[in-house]
Amino acid sequence: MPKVGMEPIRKAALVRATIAEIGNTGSLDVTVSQIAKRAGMSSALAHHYFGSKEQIFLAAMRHILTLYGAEVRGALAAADGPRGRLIAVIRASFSGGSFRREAVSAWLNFYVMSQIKPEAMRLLLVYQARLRSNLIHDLRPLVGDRAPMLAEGLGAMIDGAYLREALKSGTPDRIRAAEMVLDFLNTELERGA
Amino acid sequence: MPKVGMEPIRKAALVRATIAEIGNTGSLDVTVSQIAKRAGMSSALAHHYFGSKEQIFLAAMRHILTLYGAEVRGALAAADGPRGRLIAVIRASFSGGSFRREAVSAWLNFYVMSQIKPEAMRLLLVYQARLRSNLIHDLRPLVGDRAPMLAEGLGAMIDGAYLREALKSGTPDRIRAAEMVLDFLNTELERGA
DNA sequence: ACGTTTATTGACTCATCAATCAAGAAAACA
DNA sequence: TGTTTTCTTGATTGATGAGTCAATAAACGT
Repeated sequence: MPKVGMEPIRKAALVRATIAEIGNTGSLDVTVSQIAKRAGMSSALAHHYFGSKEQIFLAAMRHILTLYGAEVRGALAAADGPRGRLIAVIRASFSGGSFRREAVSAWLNFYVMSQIKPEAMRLLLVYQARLRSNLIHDLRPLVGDRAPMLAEGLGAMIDGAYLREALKSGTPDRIRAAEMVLDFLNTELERGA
Repeated sequence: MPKVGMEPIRKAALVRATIAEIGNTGSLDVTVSQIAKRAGMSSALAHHYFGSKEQIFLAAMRHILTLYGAEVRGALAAADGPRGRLIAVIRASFSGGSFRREAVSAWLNFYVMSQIKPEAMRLLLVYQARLRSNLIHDLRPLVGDRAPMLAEGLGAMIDGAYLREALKSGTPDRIRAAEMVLDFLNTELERGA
């Protein structure tokens, strides 16, 4: 019973299923059939809409990065002053949308993918550049020349927190993860002031 | 012209080739044939000595962790006082042996592997526990109750630095990476004192 | 009513690879 | 010398999975 205008619906379902399946399996060794099955369709249809497995993966990665970007933008809009904005960016990095188990695991695998697929690398570099830019922008008025180095360290700590969550079983503790990073930030700011 | 006593030599060659090949490819999608070829033997021989691809991977992972452990032990032996020991542990984490491009890339892939293979997870948890234990032991006399939280943060930053190096092309800058983490440590210690 | 576009799948192709096996050749041993 | 053990590989098997294709069917336009 074919309906019309299925394309965006199917694509969205496949993207969701891909993230779930990667998070579940814990690796990129996921077959198109598995993804399609979870999304409720045949593997042939998945190929019909995306053309290749790689395109499906890239769409999933874009989706995760888009979610994250929206989260950060929203948090920044509601924040006040450099310090408030820094806190917002860090909190947003550990917000519910991007810090769910499956998303964290998928994220880790996208790092691996970026070592192989240039397009994935590109996407990841965009994310890193945006994070660094955000951090430096608001660190500069507070710590001056130390801003770039601090941004690097905070960025690394955020990524590392993700990495470590990917290993733990059970629900990620996003409050604790955020507090850990904020704690370091506070110490640095006290010193700078 | 078969010689005798080849087993340890072959195994070592395979382990080295595995790390090189994973680092080179940037993923675990490496065939036994590729590894064997780089190690200068047939794939059948690799299976003969290791039994399965998974065992080859695990041996490679053990090797990397052993290298790292030795590096840390050595650095600790030459260090003095809590502060000196902390610096030693951090520096060792970025020492030449474990921070070469191929090793970093392989390391990242072992994280992925640990999501699938329990034995790999076990190995990684041993590494994490040892790092945490080392850090907390020497942080305690300097910062008291904040030690566990700080250790967590430093550990995350170290892992994050690895993660980020895996992406960059070119030789990893181990001095800079170590300085970044040491910088955070210093700030925290100044505050604690 | 009828051709066209969109949706959908089962069946198939083709390549890849882990793992096995039989067999050869050199050393060790009796 | 002959037998056993160690080392080694080419060839083969068996499974798996990405991507293709032909065919079906519903909606849409005319």
